[in-house]
Amino acid sequence: MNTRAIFPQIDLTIVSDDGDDMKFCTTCAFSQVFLSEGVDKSALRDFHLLVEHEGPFQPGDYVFREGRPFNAIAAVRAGTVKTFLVDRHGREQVHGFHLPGEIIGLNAIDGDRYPCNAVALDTVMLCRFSFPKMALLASRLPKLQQHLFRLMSRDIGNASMYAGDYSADERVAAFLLGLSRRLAARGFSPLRFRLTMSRTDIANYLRQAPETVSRVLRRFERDNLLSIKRREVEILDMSRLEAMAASILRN
Amino acid sequence: MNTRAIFPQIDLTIVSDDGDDMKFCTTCAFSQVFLSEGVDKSALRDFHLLVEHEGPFQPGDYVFREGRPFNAIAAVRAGTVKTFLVDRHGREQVHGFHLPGEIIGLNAIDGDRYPCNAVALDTVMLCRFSFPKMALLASRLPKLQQHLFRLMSRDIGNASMYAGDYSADERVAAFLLGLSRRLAARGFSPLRFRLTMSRTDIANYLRQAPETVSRVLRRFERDNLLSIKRREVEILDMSRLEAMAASILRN
DNA sequence: CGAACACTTGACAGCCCTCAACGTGAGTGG
DNA sequence: CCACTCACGTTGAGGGCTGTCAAGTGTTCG
Repeated sequence: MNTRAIFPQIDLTIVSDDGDDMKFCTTCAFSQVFLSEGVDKSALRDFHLLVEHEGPFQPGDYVFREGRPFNAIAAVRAGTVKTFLVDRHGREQVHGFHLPGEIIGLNAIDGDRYPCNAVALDTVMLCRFSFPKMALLASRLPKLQQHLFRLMSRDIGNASMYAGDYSADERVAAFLLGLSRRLAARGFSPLRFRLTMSRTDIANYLRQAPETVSRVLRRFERDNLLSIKRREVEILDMSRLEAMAASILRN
Repeated sequence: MNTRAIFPQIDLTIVSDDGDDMKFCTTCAFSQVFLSEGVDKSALRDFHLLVEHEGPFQPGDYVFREGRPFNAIAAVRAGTVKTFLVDRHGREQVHGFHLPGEIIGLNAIDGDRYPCNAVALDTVMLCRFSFPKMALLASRLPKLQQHLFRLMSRDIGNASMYAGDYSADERVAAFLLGLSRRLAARGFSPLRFRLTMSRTDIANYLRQAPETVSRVLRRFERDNLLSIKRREVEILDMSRLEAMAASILRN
């Protein structure tokens, strides 16, 4: 039923129809750079030359591994990518879940190596961008450079989002609401969606025990905030959820 | 005695001595860009045109405020800057402490407004860089562009450093060791230094109660890890401190 | 010298983690 | 079709880390 949420927007939209095959994934994180005025067609051609479609990755497949040399960032085209570290006690520290249209690998530029692992949670399609080539093109295209700066700036903010000492309830509420909003921004229902990650993944992301996540979700359900069966979520009371998440999401 | 740590490197080093006054602060975060080969002198002149020295700020002075329009990033030239948010309960959420040579404001590029406050903890001197001008120059100077990418990439990593569910001991150890290393990188003693922030600031940074920070520090002292009188720190057993902080600093 | 502030120390409680057991759904092979 | 397996999720009991509250000490500065 809701498996459509797992395979979003593989469709391509024709941006330029003058005979060549310049296309963008509908959610491409860079499309807006080229849709604006003042960007010539040759730049768009150069951009497509540095894109490398990759996938499908199956659940559990590594997109990149901690310590491997960095050479490319990637845009998620379909599916969900989990980035994480494993501490010496063998426990996962999940950095984030990355949906279609989002960029992974920006934290690897400094250090020239990937500082974390990235695995597919479901069937994942990617667009890889050689970063040296991307930077070169950005020198010629101020809009692209600005866009990269913005993407990285946004990641700084996202990375510290859950840094505060929030309660378990606030964390879970913010996680669900954040997911809801990101899905909505990509054209999916903000009220009904399927979690692509396990309770344990969520717990490792929110720095909690899996049991705590489970308990909070069940309590949310008892309080008629939402309905959740296995990984199918339906949000029933958006405004109360927003109130709980307000401290973390800041609006 | 150790007040020298509060007024580091206001000295200027002459980079170009051909008659003009092109100078760098010794710890300038951008000096290395221009010290490398292949960068012409006109670029250096352009760079100096977009620098605006600012300060001194007195303790408690705001460098910028949450919500204000973003137009410039800044390099700390002297002193310590604290960046933070205030939640609706009125409690501070400290994002970081920024020492000489470090850049603040990179998280404001996306959104065009400063997402947090920045105040001086002691006497602070800054170099402000108009970001639009900086980006323009970066288009001409690949080295500068790459440097900005690296600085922002590093901030992504730093922002998630304390995100894990670490113990109070690990957090305090990592905080002290991180400070020690950053001071050492700027030519100060890694073994003896003065904290420029209060226990409460440290606590709000590490997401703990001030009482917890105080207790941990006293226990560290009893265990002969360090000696601390008010804000004067002396590290006595670096290797044990490193062992405690290893999970967070990842070496 | 007194007030304000920062820091310390102690007692207590609460949130959440740990440990353990059980339930549930999906896939497999007989 | 059903029993089995296995991973995942749920639920309960108990304890520990650390936050909260409170009081005391020390330092700075007017």
